[in-house]
Amino acid sequence: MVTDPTGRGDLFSPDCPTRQLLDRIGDKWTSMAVKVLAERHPGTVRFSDLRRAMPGISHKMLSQTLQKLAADGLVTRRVDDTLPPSVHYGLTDLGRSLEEPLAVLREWAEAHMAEISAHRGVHA
Amino acid sequence: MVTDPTGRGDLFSPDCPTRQLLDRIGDKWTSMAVKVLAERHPGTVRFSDLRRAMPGISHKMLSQTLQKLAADGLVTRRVDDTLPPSVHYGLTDLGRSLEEPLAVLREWAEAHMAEISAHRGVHA
DNA sequence: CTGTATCCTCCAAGATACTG
DNA sequence: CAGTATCTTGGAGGATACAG
Repeated sequence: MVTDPTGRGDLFSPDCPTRQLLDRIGDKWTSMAVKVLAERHPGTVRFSDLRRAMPGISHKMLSQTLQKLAADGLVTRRVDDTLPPSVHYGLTDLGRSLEEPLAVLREWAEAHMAEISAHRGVHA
Repeated sequence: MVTDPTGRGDLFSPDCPTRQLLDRIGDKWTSMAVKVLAERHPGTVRFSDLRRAMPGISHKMLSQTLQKLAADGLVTRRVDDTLPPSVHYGLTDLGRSLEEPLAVLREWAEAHMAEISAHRGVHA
């Protein structure tokens, strides 16, 4: 557990890097991309594969999402310099290590979805 | 692991309820509120306490966040009908069960923050 | 003190078109 | 096929004022 030297949990400062990181990995598309990549063999997934696997994502969003993931060292990017070019993505070790925490959250959501729906219904 | 009967992971449908739920709990303020409430005794936290504990959140956002959490059955809300009125919040059992998965994610972020910062720096 | 309603701003994200 | 650039917009979220 990290607590900063001032005595305040630094997670609660708006400009805390860890909080920003959390915002990013909590992102819908980010977590989804990590899951898709985790389910396939590293370096075998093409841009268009990802698009197909992520219904509703736009061309642009996927591009941006992958860029951020690559910039953070979570995914690898390999360009085959063919014509037309194809690009393959895969998780790094770091990226793979993120899949577990995300899975825990997904499982919680799946496990409690019904209960929550029911509760919403009651208080409609 | 839930996979729907059609053979498609239903998490990937844009209108999948579980995906919507994930979007909500991945929300910055939601996860922060759960953490704050988890760290205190149930039913002892006032609106203004939460505001102070969550730097940067606006009046409106806190109100909305708590409403959603209450609607989903994750937090309780008790109104002391005094003057001026005071309202106390606490996690339900369901809410408490969410803290663990969120903690796992926070810990991942804290553990790997340095590594990711370093990677970003390299590719500045 | 807690909460709601109104207005307003601004940016995330879609659509589209273009390049290598 | 993969990616970038431009333009546009819906809606999330802040500020403010007011009510109970």
